[in-house]
Amino acid sequence: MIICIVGPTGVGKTKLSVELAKKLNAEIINADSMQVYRHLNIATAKIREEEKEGIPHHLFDIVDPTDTYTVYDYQRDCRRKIEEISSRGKNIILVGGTGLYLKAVLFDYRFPKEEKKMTENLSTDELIARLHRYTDKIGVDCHNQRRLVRLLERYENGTVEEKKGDKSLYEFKIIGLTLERDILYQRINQRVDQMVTEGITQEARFFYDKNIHSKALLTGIGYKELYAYFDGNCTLEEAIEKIKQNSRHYAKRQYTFFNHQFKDIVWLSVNLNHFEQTVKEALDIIRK
RNA sequence: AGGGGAUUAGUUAAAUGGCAUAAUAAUGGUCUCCAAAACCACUGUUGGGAGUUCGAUUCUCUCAUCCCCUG
Repeated sequence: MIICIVGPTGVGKTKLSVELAKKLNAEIINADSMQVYRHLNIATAKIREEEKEGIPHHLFDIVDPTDTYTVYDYQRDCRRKIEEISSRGKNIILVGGTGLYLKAVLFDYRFPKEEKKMTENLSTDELIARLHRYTDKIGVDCHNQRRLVRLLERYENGTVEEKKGDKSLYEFKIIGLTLERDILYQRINQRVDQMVTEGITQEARFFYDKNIHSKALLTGIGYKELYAYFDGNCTLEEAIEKIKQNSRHYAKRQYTFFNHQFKDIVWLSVNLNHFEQTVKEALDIIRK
């Protein structure tokens, strides 16, 4: 049995996952695109060793911040972990906020192996023109260069095939943790302030001083804003405000994705004052 | 208390006696390897009241609130 705990950033997924793992004889697999990186701890709100309470945690800290790790890698690694853990007869809890990662694992998503990047430098107009050689209907994202490039590559590599994302490969239960928007935003803001006192600035500075400008540092919320501050493009206060704002935007997009992409999701409102109640409700959902 | 200035979207600003404009925030959405990414869409505004006028956010009066100056 696979239990998935999803939800927006800052809602309390980590805490719930550990409580559930203790009661369900389960191990935890990370489903967060940033927590796979070593040393990115504060800004990613990664679980600390003492918080794990002896529960085995997988796919945390598996690559360096200078590496590039994508959904393709995650799909492979996570499926291996699922095999391994279930062969030991234990339950699995997948916890994280990266919907695409989760979906790519649970459903029959297929990513072509070869990656030709011949078309990366074309403008959107050129990309669209090239695409018209293959098809009349391109779809909606005519301004989204990244997706146009990918689509064109698939045509040129002959790997365009029908989407098979509807078929799920595992039996799973998906619980979405949620909070009222106002309260969630308040918590997100507070958590960013907390990160500041924990030393998020120093954490980012460490990589900045090493002149590391990898994907993880340039896209992770917390790092990219502080890099702008180090570059002298804004004040520290502005950077922190931006971290809060980007975190809120992120939470909003997560809701959209989970709501629309996971039809079977069961939303569970967190009881902040009596968290054990939330754990109990989650167990009820799982056992139903 | 007296004198002067201000009041336009959540915020910062623009404009006009004739459909009130931006930026930004907020909100909704798309999703098959950069996904904490990339992209798309969209709501909302002239402080209250009265007057002049065919028509007032604009001109006049008044009230309210804020700022500045003077004892």
